[in-house]
Amino acid sequence: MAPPARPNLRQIAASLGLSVTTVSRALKEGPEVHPRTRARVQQAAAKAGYTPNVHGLALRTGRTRMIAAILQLETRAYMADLAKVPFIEGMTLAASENGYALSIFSTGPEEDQLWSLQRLVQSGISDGIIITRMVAKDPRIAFLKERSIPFVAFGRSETKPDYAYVDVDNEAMMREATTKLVAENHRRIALHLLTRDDETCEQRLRGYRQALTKANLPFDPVLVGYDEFTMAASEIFFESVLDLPKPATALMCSSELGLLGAIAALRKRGLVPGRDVGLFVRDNTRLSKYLAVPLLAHFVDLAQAGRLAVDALLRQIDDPGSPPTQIVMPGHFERYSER
Amino acid sequence: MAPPARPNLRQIAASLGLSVTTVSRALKEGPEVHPRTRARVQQAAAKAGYTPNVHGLALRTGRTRMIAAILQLETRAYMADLAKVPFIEGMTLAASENGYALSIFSTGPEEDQLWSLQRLVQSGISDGIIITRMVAKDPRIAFLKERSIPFVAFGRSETKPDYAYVDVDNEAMMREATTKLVAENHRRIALHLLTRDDETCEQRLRGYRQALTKANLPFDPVLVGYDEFTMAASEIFFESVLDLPKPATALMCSSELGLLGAIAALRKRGLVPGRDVGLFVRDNTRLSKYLAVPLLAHFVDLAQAGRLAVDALLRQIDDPGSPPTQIVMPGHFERYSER
DNA sequence: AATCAAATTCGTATCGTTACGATTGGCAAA
DNA sequence: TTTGCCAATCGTAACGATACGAATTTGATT
Repeated sequence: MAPPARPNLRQIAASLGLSVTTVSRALKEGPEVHPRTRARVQQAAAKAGYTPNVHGLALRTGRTRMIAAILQLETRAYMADLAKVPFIEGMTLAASENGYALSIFSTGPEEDQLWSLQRLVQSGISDGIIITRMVAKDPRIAFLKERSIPFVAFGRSETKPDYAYVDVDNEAMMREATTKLVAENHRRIALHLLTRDDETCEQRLRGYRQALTKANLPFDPVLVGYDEFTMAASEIFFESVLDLPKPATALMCSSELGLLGAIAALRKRGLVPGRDVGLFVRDNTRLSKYLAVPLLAHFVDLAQAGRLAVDALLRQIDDPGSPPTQIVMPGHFERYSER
Repeated sequence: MAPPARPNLRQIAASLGLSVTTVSRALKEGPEVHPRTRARVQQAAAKAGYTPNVHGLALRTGRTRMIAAILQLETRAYMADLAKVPFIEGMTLAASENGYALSIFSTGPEEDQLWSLQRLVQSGISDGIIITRMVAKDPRIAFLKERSIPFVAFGRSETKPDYAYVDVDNEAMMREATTKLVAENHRRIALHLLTRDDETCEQRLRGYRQALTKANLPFDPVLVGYDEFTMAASEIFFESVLDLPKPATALMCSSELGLLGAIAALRKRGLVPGRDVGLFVRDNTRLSKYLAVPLLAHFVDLAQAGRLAVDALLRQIDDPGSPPTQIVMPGHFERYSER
């Protein structure tokens, strides 16, 4: 009645009149088994649909063939951070292509990041960890290093980190984007960032200021807003800079959702987005392209970033001594038009 | 030098002068340990930061305390299906609250769904599985049932399934939405669906047709489009129905992205979205609300759906004999305005 | 003090796998 | 035939946890 249980080494060994040890060796390409025996074993294993039991293997070898990623939830559960989707997809695909499973753990927005990480490490569930949303002095780095746990960061916590990371060159992106806007004669450029201690935002702010300095333009703190990750927050901030005595003439958004907020703020004032006021957006999903608003966009392939992060992690797991992979993702500017 | 390795039962037992068995029992609230001993053990375990090793536990009990979810990737890697984010977040939170880890597996858009499922089941990695994107006669159901593997479907493959599911009442949603549009004097209502064999789309089409029949309106196949999940596809379809000799006067979108396509199509023709042409959207992330376009929206809390799916799965794992949980998520209509 | 049952605690086997040392068999050389 | 060596295979222990039956302690009763 019941379908055959998952075959294990013992069953295969019994069916072939061999010992478990030999079967185990034969499946593992070791040099110590007679080629004839190896062929027999591999054939039998394939026929029985044998796959090693992850837990037995993990218990014995200490390797689980699982990797984990920790993501941080948004404040509003229903509010999608669009960038997550391609990133997750890239990671899962790369993991499964390499015979690994990817577990995703979410932490609440207010939860202590170090503590969640400790719990995850403690459970011993994974061979390595991908952490995201780096902050300036990130305590998680020291924690993982102390315990020699393979990890890859999505983002950097410092300018010259000595650990593996995949990051986007936010600084250069903002420097170039700001320079491009300046070249279009914008002199008051508003910038909307996320929470203050996020390192990504610091990088962006640096790039922005570098461009201003280079163009001999003053830095006006009023034009920079730190806020949460929603359209509403973005809209409120951009409204404030549009209503200044000397209003902003260009708006720089951190994400597609921020762009929607900016567009709403403009329309509310009868301003035509992208024509009356310049727009820049960091686009992760091409959503911005379909808004039929002329703007400057910077696109980064986050699915690829996810793949690269997993690759870097697996490399570290396989060879703990190897130098940490450090990748800064290339992105490119595009000018979306009205069509 | 090296920080203390992960403590195990043996170490704790040794430090207390107890046997491993007793320590194991004491941590498990069984009735057989002296309260004094239990207190000592629990205190020592807490102090040592003990958490059970997942693999040892899994090997012995056959239970892994992991659940898996299979999601299907979109055709375009960078194109986000927004609904996934809250769903994933709801699942991970509910899982971790119950001491479970959630593994996410993605299958390519063209990959055979049954085969991916087989691989996942084969690996024996999880105690239960959440499957999504049900098709009309879904072979995965029989596969999982045969092997008595606990599972919950997000969506239904039939009208009266005998397995656990969490679904949205797409049929009622579309029936009511269509009825509302008819009440606003729309007579030619266009409907954009996804791929043809997706059961969700069938449900929506049924609701749409029911409303038309009830209102004595003819069903015009030209007004129904099946297409992929992008703004571009949506835009093309809605353009086609706007350019008919007898054009559509209301557009029904399957998702936020579809709505963006619809709006683009309208603007291109100089039509004011929501005023010149009626709009309906199934909104999963409140994104539609911030477009400042007057429209009829139906909002479903997918984060909650994710939680419920996990709850249902855990119930089934804990008590395999219990009747399968069947939940149809409530949603509600909202009228978003221009503000 | 002796007895007995109940309350606690302990010891051993086991899940599936691999590491490592021990054992077997075959074959060539003496 | 005996010896020695190498190739091939085997047996046992171990990873960390729990189940189950056995052993010990406790405490009340005679």
